[in-house]
Amino acid sequence: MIKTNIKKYRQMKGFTQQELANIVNVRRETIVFLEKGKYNPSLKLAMLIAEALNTPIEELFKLEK
Amino acid sequence: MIKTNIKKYRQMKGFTQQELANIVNVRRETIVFLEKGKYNPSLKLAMLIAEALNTPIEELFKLEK
DNA sequence: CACATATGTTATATAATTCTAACATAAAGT
DNA sequence: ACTTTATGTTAGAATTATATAACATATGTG
Repeated sequence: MIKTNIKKYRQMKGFTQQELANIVNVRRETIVFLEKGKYNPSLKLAMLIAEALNTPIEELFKLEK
Repeated sequence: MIKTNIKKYRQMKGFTQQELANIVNVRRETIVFLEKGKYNPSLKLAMLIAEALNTPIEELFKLEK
């Protein structure tokens, strides 16, 4: 399982889900599902989001055993 | 596209592809394909590999525009 | 040479992510 | 009350990662 705090950092940047989705070229629903932890993103998408939110990947996503 | 140097760090740790595959619970072929850049791993797998190789994700994988 | 080990390749199947579209809800403003 | 905006949800299709198995090659070692 992967725990994320995309939502927190997205809101700190003042982005809506749609805006973030546009920046990283995915659908808004994808952002919703990610924020809800409903699936693990591809590394590429995770990196794009981390870049968009100016946040290190390790801070955005945490691996739970 | 994602550029990786899993192979370099795997060899520095003295792991075979099979050993690394066992540690992160994937097939050896998956490691082969990752090392060859044939697909982008899931974030979870990327994190497991980074942990197994004691290497930060950002050092193991680089996003090319 | 024969054998073992590590690596690479290919084809097909399964599982998960992501897309797409549609609808629902809640909050905020007019 | 109406409209807009942001967020959440659901279902099915499309795409991609990963599994599985089989075979190929290279290298080293007896």
